[in-house]
Amino acid sequence: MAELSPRAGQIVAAARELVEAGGADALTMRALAARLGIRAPSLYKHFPDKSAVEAELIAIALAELATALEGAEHAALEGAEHDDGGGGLAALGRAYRAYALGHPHLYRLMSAGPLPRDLLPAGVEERAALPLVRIVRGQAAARAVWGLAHGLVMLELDGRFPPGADIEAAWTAGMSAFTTAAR
Amino acid sequence: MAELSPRAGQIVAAARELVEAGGADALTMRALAARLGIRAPSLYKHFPDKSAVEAELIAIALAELATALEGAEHAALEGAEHDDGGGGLAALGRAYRAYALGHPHLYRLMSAGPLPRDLLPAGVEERAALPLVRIVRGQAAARAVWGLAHGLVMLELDGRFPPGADIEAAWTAGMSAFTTAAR
DNA sequence: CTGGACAGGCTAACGCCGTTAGCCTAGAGT
DNA sequence: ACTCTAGGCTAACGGCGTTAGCCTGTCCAG
Repeated sequence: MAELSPRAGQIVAAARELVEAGGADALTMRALAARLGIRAPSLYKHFPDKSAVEAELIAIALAELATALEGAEHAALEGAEHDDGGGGLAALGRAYRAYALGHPHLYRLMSAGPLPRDLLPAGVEERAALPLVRIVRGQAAARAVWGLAHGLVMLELDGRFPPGADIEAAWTAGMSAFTTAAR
Repeated sequence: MAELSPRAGQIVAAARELVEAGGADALTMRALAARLGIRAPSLYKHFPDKSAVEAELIAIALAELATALEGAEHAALEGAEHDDGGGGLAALGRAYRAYALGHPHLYRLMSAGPLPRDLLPAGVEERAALPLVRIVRGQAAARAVWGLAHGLVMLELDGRFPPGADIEAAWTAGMSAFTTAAR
């Protein structure tokens, strides 16, 4: 979105720290300002409102997730000789889950409610989706896998699985259902 | 959950109306009180705090979802002769999606963040999960299907699929991946 | 060298939120 | 007749996002 000024970049960085440390609720205009040594109203010299700051965070997270998925896709193609049987799909799944678990609050922010598409740089959403589309045969199946990954991550982040649940096994079962089904 | 008093029941009913009409954000202690013709502080004579009211809504939604899934399971067993090929699983998926789309705000409330398990009647969570466990072979696969359903619903509710996307097809692809994989 | 524009701070305040303290009143039970 | 209690009430607190309006420093044009 239109290149941030240096100061705006600092604000977004501070916002990210707040979110990663304490979740979306910890991102408060007053807290954000305090972290930068200023007062809340001054933030409005740099962003029209709080949602604009959040949108920047979402754009960053989306881009990082896209990069992670592209990396997994690439690695799977390189080392295809010792493929684990999951096609690149298992690797993609692992990368997706790893990013979400590595940045749980950011992932939640990114996935909470409708995307503010008008505040996002064009293409970043597609970029995150592309590796999946490339590796799964058929649009419908790709969307199902997307839903599967998103759902498993959300259930895990929300602690909805029983305490000792083997979540890894659920991922394996899910991903392999799609790879075997596609052959 | 200790049986609600009649007045508490009215409060929960009003809360449900607010949520179903305007989403979780519309559920405000002041708005809730206003709908009942009283003032916000009076609500605290009936519930310790807002989250207790929300927990009641979550319990209701969970029980309704469980009932819907049980109904689909039952219907699938009855009319097994004209099975559509999805095993009962496709029917379960349709019931899950139908409930979520029929009560989007309630579904979101139910799925937003960790479950307040200590405020929920015992067993209601398990009850919602059971039909799925009964129909899917293997715990890991059942959890994957759960994730798939939850993920697809959330993506749809959040408008994350492209405008004309054939979401029905994604469900079919997803559910059939698990039924064919299980055989 | 002076003057104006402007970037980027500030305080005060508004209306919302959840929540608490403390009061009052109507009716039920002894 | 007295007390207890259920269930209202008002006033208020601190926190939220946000707005209006002010002030100060820096930089550039005349």
